[in-house]
This record gives sequence, structure tokens and C-alpha cells, in this order.
Amino acid sequence: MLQLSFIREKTAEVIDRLKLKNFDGTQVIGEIIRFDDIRRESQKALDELQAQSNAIAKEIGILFKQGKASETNALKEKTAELKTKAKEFEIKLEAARKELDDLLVRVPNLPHPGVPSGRSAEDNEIVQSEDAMIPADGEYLPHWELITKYDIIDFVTGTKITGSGFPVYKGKGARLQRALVNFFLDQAIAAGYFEVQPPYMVNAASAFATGQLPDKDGQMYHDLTDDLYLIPTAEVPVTNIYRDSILKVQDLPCKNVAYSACFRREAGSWGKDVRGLNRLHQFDKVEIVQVTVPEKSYHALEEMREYVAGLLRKLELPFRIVKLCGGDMSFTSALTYDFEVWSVGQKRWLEVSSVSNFEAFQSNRLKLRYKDENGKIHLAHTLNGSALALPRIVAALLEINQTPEGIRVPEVLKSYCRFEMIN
RNA sequence: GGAGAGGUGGGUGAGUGGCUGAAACCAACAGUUUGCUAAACUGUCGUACGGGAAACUGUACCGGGGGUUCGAAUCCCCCCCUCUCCGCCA
Repeated sequence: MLQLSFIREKTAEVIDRLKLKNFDGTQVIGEIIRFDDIRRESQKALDELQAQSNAIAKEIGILFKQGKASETNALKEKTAELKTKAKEFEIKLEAARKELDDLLVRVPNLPHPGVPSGRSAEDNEIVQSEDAMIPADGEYLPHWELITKYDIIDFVTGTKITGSGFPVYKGKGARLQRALVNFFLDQAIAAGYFEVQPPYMVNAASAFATGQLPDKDGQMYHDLTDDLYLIPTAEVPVTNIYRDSILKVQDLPCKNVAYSACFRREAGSWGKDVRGLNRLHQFDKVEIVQVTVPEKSYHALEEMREYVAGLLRKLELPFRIVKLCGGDMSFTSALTYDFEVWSVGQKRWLEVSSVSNFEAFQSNRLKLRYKDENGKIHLAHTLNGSALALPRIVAALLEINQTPEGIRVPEVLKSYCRFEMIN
């Protein structure tokens, strides 16, 4: 959520920058300012009435003490009058507030000036390519054939137990997953991240604070009995650790890493290109989250980008990094890098990580602030990224490491897997 | 799930209708003093919105919502949460 003060001060700039996200904010922003004006007027009027009431109440108290109870009646009547008037403004204020909230929540984050313009993934800008190891040619089976061949991931049984998109990992398939999770966590800890294990279900307030609600309502599994949501990413519970808090500037940056299972309904996105591990309802992911001061958030973003690139290098996977264009970015992000690994079996790029700076957009909803050296309070900046999402990494690893003898395990994972070959 | 107790500022905790945005203590921060550390002393020390160049000032907030009253942290109702005991249980 953008800050009201910013919208008021830089109205033209806000509208202009939103165009990059293909969002015409002219009307909404206008409405926001209109309702904020009403809000302010009502608030002011209400404050004045209440100040009068407070003064009278004080007076009455003094009169009582002096034993002049009879003199209070006129004053009491006056307060009754003020109260009726105040009620009017209260209703007005409440209505304006509600409108304002509804409107503010509909405005996406401003894209960073460096974001390329465009409508879809086609307009994203490739900013880095490390694809030298893409094999020139050869016969590569797609991962869905490999997992059947070696019987390491079982979609049929998963479908029986739960439904499609909930596979069962078996034997070396399960152990490979566990190895990857541990590898990712250890790497993050070595890079200065603090590990947390968050809840897998969150309440509506948390889902709202990170921006999943209201705009991605249908994408989360929702337990109606207790009104809880299964997390679509650890970003939600981990970022919410900091909801409603004021951090000391010397405690920043906060760097957290969390492993969690992630649950996504993926409503409406089933079709081609979702075979095998490409898109699941439940998957594992290790997520990194940073909270930092505004001046350093883009530095933190680059640091996270380099960190994720390092992971992919260690896994010996060809990858590229794309900077998302305005039209392809998420509602909450100011700048996003997507990481894509090459799937040799499918002959296409698979997104395995998304690293974003949300600037103060999430903080504003989270009420996540910090106190600077002078005791002034400001909104912090939040960032997060996958490091990494498992299923597509597994898919790419299986495909690129296939040999006639079996699937070889990349060097860095051998000690984690405690086997060297899937055969 | 049943019974009881309780939710006050960063923490402990006083406050049961007006002089309480809230005592006291601790922590934190700044300063004084001491050869350093420590101690002692002095001062500062909630958030949001509005007004003001600023000093400062108005309003709201004592788990959340509603009510009684001229006036509520304090009384009443509903909800949420925490703790203790019992039951159930990985």
C-alpha cells in the first residue's frame, strides 16, 4: 500500500509511474485525495467538538467538587448537543476511512525507474546469462519420464491420496529433496541469514499485510472452519514476524531464511506446460527475507540476486536472470528479478526464483517501521526471494544429469544426499 | 473441550469513575563526575492523525468491538488472546 502522504505530495509522479505497470491511476488517485479531504475535514471538526466536550466535562468535575451540582445542568445539556453533532462527523469520518482503505488497497506499488516497460513476459529484459553449460545437442528425457523410470516421484499415488499436483516423493527422490533443502538452508546461514520455522497457516490479517489479500484471494487454500489460510510462500509468515513493530536502526538489516512447504490452488492455470514438476499445488521452498533501511534496499536486492546466482552455479545449472517488465511484475513489487534454469528435457526456461524489492509497500500495510539515529520513525523496506523453489530445480537437475547409467548427483549435493547416483 | 485467573507504555507493575497519557522501578538514550571499566547523580524516554517555521499544541489509543455517564484504563455486554488446573492427545 502506498503512503497517503506520498500520494498527496507527488500526485502527478505517482500517476505517471503507475503507467509503467499499465495501471491508469488517474481516477483512483483522484478519488483517494477526495476521500482523504473528507476524512481530514471530518476529523478536524470531530476533534474540535471533542475538545469542547472535554473542557465542559472538566468544568463539571470542578463544580461537583465545589458542591455546586445544581450549576451543572446547563453544561450537561450543552455536551448532549455537542455529542449529537459529533455523531454526524463520526459517521462521515468512518465512511471516508472505509472508502479510502478500499481505494488504497487497489493501487499497485510504483515500479522502480529502472523497470523496463512492457505488457508481458515477452518484454522482460535478460540482464544476465550463464548458459555456457547448455549441452549442444543430444537426447534428453524430460523429468517426468525420468522419475517414472527410476520410480522416485509418484504422481498417481499422490492423486489417490489427495489430488493432482500433490506428488509422493520416494526413496532417492525424497532424499534428494531433503538434501536440497538442507543445502539451501546451510548456504543461507553461511551468508548471514537467520533461520526461522514459521507456521504454515496464517490468519487473514497476515495474508492482508503482505498483500496476498485481497488481490490473490482465490489462489490460497482457505480453511473456513477457523478462517486460516495455507501459506503460498514462507514470505507471508516470515515477513509478518515484523508486523506492527518498530525496530531499532542498528538492528537492521534483518535477514531471515525459512524452509516451508507452499500451497497454491493455481486456479485457472492448468493447461500445457504444467506437466510433471512444473506446477504443483504443494511444493517445498527455501525463502530469504530482508528488512532494511530505504537507502540500502537496492543494495540488498543486488546482494540477494548475487546470492541466488551463486546457488545455481554451485548446482551446475545453466541459468539466466531477467528483470521483469512493468506489466509482468507483481502488484506489490517495485523491482523483480526472475531466475530461470534451462530444462534440457523440455527445451525451455523454468522460473525457479523471484527476487523482489517491495520498498515500503508491504511495510506500510505491515506497520513495520524503524527508529533512526535521531529517534525519527520511518517505514522500513522489505525484500524477499526464493532460494530456491524445489520442484523445478529437481526437474532441471534430473534432466541435465541423466546418463545411460543413471542420474548423477551434483558435487555439492553428494555429502547431503549420501549417494552419488540415482539408478 | 471444562473450571479459574488475567490482559496497562520496551520490561516489571500501580491505578477501580474526574486532578491519569497514565505512579514507581528496571531497561534504553544523552550529559556530569571518576585515570579506564563500573558505580553515582541529572535529564530525556509511547504511537497515530491534525495545526504550527519552531517551541509547542488539539484529538484518539491502557487486548478488540459495543454500551452506561457531563466525564471511563476504572462500571456493563460481546469477542479474542495468555496463564494455571482438569480432560484428550502427536
